[in-house]
Amino acid sequence: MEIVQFQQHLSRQLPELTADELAELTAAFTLRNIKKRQFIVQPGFVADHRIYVVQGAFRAYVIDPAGIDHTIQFAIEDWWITDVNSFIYRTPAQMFVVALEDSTVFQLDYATEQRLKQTNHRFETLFRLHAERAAAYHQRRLISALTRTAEERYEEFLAKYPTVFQRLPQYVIASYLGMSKEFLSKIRNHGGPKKLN
Amino acid sequence: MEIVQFQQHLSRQLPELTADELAELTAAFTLRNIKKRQFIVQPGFVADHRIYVVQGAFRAYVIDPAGIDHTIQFAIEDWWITDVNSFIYRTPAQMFVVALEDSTVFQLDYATEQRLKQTNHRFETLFRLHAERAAAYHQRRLISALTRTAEERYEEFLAKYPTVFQRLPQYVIASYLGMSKEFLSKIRNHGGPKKLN
DNA sequence: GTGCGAAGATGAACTAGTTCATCAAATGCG
DNA sequence: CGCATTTGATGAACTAGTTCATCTTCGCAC
Repeated sequence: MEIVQFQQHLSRQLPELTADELAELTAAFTLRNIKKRQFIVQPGFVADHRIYVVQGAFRAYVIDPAGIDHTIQFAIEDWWITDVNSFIYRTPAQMFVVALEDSTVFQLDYATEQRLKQTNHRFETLFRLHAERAAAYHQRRLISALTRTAEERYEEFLAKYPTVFQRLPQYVIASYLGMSKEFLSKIRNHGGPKKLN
Repeated sequence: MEIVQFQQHLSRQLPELTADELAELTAAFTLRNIKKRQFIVQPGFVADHRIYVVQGAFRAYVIDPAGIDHTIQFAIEDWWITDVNSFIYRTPAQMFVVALEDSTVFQLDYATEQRLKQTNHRFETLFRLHAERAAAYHQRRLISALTRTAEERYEEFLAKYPTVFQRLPQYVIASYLGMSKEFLSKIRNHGGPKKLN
């Protein structure tokens, strides 16, 4: 069942968690089904939940003044997603987070998370680890955006997430990689000798 | 003295800290003077310290295959700096972190930080907050890099860090903003009616 | 002081990536 | 099924930003 997958995931994050703690932790989350194209975060509203994806796919994106959307993060099974800025500072979100497929998630609301962290040192540790990894992830992404050409970012993506590529529409990947969808299409077809479909 | 400033900073981060805790925490750090141009992190070596800047300025940067450097982060008084990826995953750093001025810092080594976090729930909370804010910072920076033009990023920087601009050489700011130093120079002189010196 | 390296300004030529427009194929859905 | 919407390919014209090269200015070392 979903809860087993989720507890295994949490156990991998922090092996010290006891069975009781895993049970308490997961009980604090709500299992929820989300339909394709449904939004779980929208600009103007505070992102009140942290989401763990059991099954499905999401993307978080912003729309710039010119109306172009930019994917900040995506998430498939076993990943987490929310608008961090909005969630931690309790300010209105700048992002959209939308389901790309019919999905199943565990969600945790802000107040419950605070309670968990206060009552158990190890829960605090779990969220600290989570935040550190998120910081490292965003920093790696920033480095990639600043130091690599469009084609290099595409190759890097293919190497890192080979399965994700088939699964998401190309315009989502283009907007994640910081290039126009037309250019991604050109890279894929002409670009270099490599032409994995 | 430096330690007062540092304790005030920590108190602002987490007001619940008692005087005893502040004392214990700051005692775990080492006060250190660092000369201009000295490196505190270098590629190939694990970043073993987290640095709080008491006085001075630093920048963290990577060098791409073409030899161009890209500033990932800078830090002046009351900011923190290290190579997060290297520090938390204990892998060789990809970055340089260098002093831009003669500086004074408090540094905390990895093992001591682990001990602090284990022994006191509130210290764990402090580092959790720190990591969350770092994640949010890097995410905002990524959004800016993806959604704004060079000129907009420059204006944003001016608005956000007006004092920093005078203090750092222009090529550092250009590499932080993700543009060539020549282009930053052109923006500053021709760009728009605004021409703050 | 003067000589020299580092920082900034400026222009001309160039290019990586965008925009716009059209066409083709795939997918969903009533 | 069959139509409509979404997704992807491709080419031509364009532009934001780069690269390279030259010149000036400024700080500071001896």
